[in-house]
Amino acid sequence: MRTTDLPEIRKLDLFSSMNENSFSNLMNAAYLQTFPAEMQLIAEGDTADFLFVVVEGCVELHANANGREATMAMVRPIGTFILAAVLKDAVYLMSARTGAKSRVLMIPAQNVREAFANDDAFARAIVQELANCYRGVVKDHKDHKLRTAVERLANRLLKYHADQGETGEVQLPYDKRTLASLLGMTPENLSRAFGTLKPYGVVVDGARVTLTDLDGLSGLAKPNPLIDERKA
Amino acid sequence: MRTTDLPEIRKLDLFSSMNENSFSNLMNAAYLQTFPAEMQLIAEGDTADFLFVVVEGCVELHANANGREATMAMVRPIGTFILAAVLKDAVYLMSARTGAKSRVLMIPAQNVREAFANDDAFARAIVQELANCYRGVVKDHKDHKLRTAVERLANRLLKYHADQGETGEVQLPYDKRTLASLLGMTPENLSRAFGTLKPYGVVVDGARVTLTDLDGLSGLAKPNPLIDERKA
DNA sequence: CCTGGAACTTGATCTAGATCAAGCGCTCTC
DNA sequence: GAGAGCGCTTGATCTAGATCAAGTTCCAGG
Repeated sequence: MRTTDLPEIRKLDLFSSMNENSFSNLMNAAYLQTFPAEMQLIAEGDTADFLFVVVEGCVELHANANGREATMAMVRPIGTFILAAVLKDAVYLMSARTGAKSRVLMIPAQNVREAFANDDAFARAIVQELANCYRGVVKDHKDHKLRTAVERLANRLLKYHADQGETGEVQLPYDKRTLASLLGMTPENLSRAFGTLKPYGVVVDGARVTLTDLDGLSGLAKPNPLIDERKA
Repeated sequence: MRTTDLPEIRKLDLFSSMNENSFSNLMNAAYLQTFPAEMQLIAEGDTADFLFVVVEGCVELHANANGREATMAMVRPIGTFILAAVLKDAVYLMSARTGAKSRVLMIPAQNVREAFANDDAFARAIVQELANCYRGVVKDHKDHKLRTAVERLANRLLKYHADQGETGEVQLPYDKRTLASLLGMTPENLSRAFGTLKPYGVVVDGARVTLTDLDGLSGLAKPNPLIDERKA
């Protein structure tokens, strides 16, 4: 455990309110590991042995069935994943692989459950974290059930734009293959969707996208805080 | 509050471990109401004033955007809904309406949050409930991203079959319009999907469906515990 | 009984998106 | 600097599912 990371992790909502003793117990049991890109961390169906915290890099959560694969979510620093499986002592529902070289904190599930049982503040922080995760997936699900592929892309661009400081320019955070899967379409279709958005001022140059007509794009996207707002 | 309902509610995982005092405080503040079918209980975007428990009947959770509507889930006795919004003191992400005449327990959000703050056992029970809800939505989301409409229907039939005691006969719990929306398709398409399943031994007669070739149907459906198993 | 309407089915057509198949333009290696 | 290979685009076709438009069945109310 690199001591410079500790304060960062301690500051997470999930850990900030727990008592010092529980926290240091957790951290003493934990491993901080660096993984290369495209490294499989867990597979769906495995029993939940660790809670993961992405400290640096990024991790892709994906799922497989019937020979198909879908990206379910991307986790960026500093974020946790598969908390629910750890608490229920159940199997993972999603697989995880690094999307880039990443530093990941691995906390043994047993220790997490002990801290949950002994530290009331931690138990309450977990509720808030789980409630956020739950609402996040509900929003994703609404996004897919209520919008077309082009609408999903338009809203995603607007979200990245807001995240990156409203400069009129957006840097796509993942390669287009991954972005396509995350948005629930094929790479070919993502290309075509970008084409469809051209009349709305969307100019693509590799991973850099320029938005020249935000009003027009918003008119098409019809962003909805009950789907797009991460904190709501 | 009808006293005969109290033991039933107390037995729910969510309430069974909380201390007697917190529980009676909650119940004293709560209203048990009977609503007719098709009654709108809450609308997405409203602030979360109550936690709901369906005691009898059934409640449909749905969402709207861009002029489209989708059924997100059905809640049957005894189940709760919109716990996450109540705990976060946030707005509802989904609307709710009764699917039939229903008795519903409404617990003021403020009281739920107080009990959460004061009763450690309740806080921990909430974690388990939220983790279950979270994993439920993840499974729904996987169902939609990884399966075709016919596969979703086939798996749904197998699930109802298992729930109803493996008798070779299944009673559809909702009308076909609602079932179609829940499965993410139009009513017309649900009819056609039933037609597609005829060669797999699926015989439809109104709301009663007979399954004469379970192996064949399973071969097509490829049920997956990481999507279909409710408790996993 | 008749009648109106809702729930569902069936058929015809349309469309979003997938799939298949080249092709282009990088970067990386040699 | 040539070639291999990957990421991406573009075009042609195909398919799942939506939409539109009649029917049919069945039940409720007069």
